[in-house]
Amino acid sequence: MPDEQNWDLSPREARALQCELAPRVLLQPLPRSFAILGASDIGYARTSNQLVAVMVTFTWPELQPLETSQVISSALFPYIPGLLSFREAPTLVVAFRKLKTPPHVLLCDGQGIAHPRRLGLASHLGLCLGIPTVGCAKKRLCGEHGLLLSHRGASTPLILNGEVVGSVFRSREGVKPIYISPGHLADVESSQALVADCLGRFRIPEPLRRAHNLATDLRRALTAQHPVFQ
DNA sequence: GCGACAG
DNA sequence: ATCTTGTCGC
Repeated sequence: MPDEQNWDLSPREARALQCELAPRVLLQPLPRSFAILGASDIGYARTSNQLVAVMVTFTWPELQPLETSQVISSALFPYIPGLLSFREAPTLVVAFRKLKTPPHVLLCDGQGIAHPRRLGLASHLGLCLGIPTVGCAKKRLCGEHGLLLSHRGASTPLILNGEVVGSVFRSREGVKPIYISPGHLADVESSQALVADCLGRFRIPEPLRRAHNLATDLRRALTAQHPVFQ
């Protein structure tokens, strides 16, 4: 699989690469049983243009914390809708390799195949790492869906070009839904089931929430070193 | 040309 | 994502 690839691409080249890699994504049920779940997130320190990658692992299905890794890097690629992985994935891959015990499944903050070229961050990362990944985003990137009931656990298919690419999922009563889609070595049904089994008392599944909090803590520490003078 | 647009 | 104050509902 495409492991150490060249991340120094123009937006045009990045889109072309996505079209080449997307067919390599495998859609299949997640492992019926596995021991370690991972979750990842990125923080951004604007004043120093630095990315903070956080990777957290937990026992599965108990979700007891196991290990965390953090990596700081300079942001080399801008945020462009549809090209998020070219900004975040390089640093996340390094954070993954710093883990003593890699997870068997990884939850990612962003889309999987619910992407214009079917290669969102979770899918791209899954190919790079060679493990099952699931995308869990707070906003929709593309695709359409019908009415979503307001009770916790309600879901409706996310459809792109006539295909079901994910599910719009109500993780808490009366709050905005989250957008779940398979990354790599996963499918829509098992991806939603995994996220459903990670829910605590908040909208964001617990493992991702933990990764996000750690990333925010580290980002604030960096910002304190790079104050904005006026 | 106009609107949409993960983090 | 980050920045940023008060404010509104479960």
